Amino acid sequence: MMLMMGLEQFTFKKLAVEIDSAEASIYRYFENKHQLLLYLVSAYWEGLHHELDEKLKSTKDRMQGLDYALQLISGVSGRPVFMASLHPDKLRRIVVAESSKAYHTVQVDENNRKGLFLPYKRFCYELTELVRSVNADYNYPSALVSTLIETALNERYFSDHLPSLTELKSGSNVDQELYLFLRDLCARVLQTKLDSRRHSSQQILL
Amino acid sequence: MMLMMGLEQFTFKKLAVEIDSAEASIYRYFENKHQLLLYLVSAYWEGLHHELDEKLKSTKDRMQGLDYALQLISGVSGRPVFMASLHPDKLRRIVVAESSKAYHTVQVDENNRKGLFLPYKRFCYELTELVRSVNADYNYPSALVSTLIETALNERYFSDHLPSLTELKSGSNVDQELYLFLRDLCARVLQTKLDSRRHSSQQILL
DNA sequence: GCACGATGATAGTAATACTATCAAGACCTT
DNA sequence: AAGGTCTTGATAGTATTACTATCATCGTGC
Repeated sequence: MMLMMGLEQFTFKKLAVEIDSAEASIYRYFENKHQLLLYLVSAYWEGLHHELDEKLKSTKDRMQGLDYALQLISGVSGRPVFMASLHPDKLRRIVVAESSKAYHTVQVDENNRKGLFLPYKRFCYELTELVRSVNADYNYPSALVSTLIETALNERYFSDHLPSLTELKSGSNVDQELYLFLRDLCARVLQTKLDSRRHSSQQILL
Repeated sequence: MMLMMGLEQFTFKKLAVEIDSAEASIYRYFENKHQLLLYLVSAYWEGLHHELDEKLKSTKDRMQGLDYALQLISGVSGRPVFMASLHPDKLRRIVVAESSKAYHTVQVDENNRKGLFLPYKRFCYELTELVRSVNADYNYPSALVSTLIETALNERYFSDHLPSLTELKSGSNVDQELYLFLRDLCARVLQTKLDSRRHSSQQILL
């Protein structure tokens, strides 16, 4: 429902009608709509974090780890993502469309103090460590990571709604294109080839 | 008022009380709160666009033009920005905190068709042309530009509210640090030194 | 002195975001 | 099997929000 009608139009009342319950009952589970959004967004980042940890257990190569992280945030990682019994694909689309509203509020600082952004921050921190492993001399690992993550969401949204702002063409393989863009960006910034599969010419990066 | 209480808490009713008018009177000027936001955000991008055009008239060097554009979006450009008699500094803070809500709605496509995002898109397009001038071989000029612009807003917001996500330290010269980060990012991606003033060591980029 | 266009004031509505209260059922103990 | 408690649901109500409709006023040009 949230995906279809957007966060603004989505209400607990409508949800209650849909699931044949009462508005007040929903409030027992979630303080308000914003807390529900926070829960969904956190579930998403926890899910990605879990997937990344699994990968890092089986791979010691930090470069490959970072590459996999970019696949995760691009939505092209092979195996289905574990995330609290929620549909990964729909959850990702909600995050793409609404997650910025999770922290663009007057209560950011209060919510941050309460630890409500910890899953997101922990995932960022793990990526930052990977960036540091790949290039210890780069001065802005944290800023690069938050940029990559936010860019993954933004560019994906732009490709669907403001296509003139990006080269990524909305279609069946946007996510793949997004991944290639992020990998290219990351590789240029960190001045490394990000994965073993070498690309012979620039055309592949198109 | 919008800056102080945030877009959600800000209402036309409160504004009417503040300026000693009536709620319905405000509706004569702006269809609704969202249209007001759209107006403010557009005024901001129009203002930056105007400043950039002024600069490009006096400078033929596209590299310096791009550098100036980065100064503009970082908020470190010397002269005060012309923007429809609005206080540039407050306007920028509103844009940093709220602009993502301007297009993260169910009505994006409709608003986009109506041309409500044109000022933003035109500014992006002008930057994209600068990027192309500086490096014609780079495959993602549009995506890079939207990334730089959104990153300028995001990282600025993070430095104030989620500081662990960025190296930029909230303080008197955040904007300067932001500018250095964006210039470094842009230079690495486009594989060029962005301005004439060469920096002798990496410390300066910190 | 009058017409009119722009603005303001008053009042009202539907929907939203809650809150309070009470009732029903599950289950746990003795 | 009776009693108590804990969880969940249903009902009803409130303050606020986001508008809309209608009427009054005021300055301006002619």
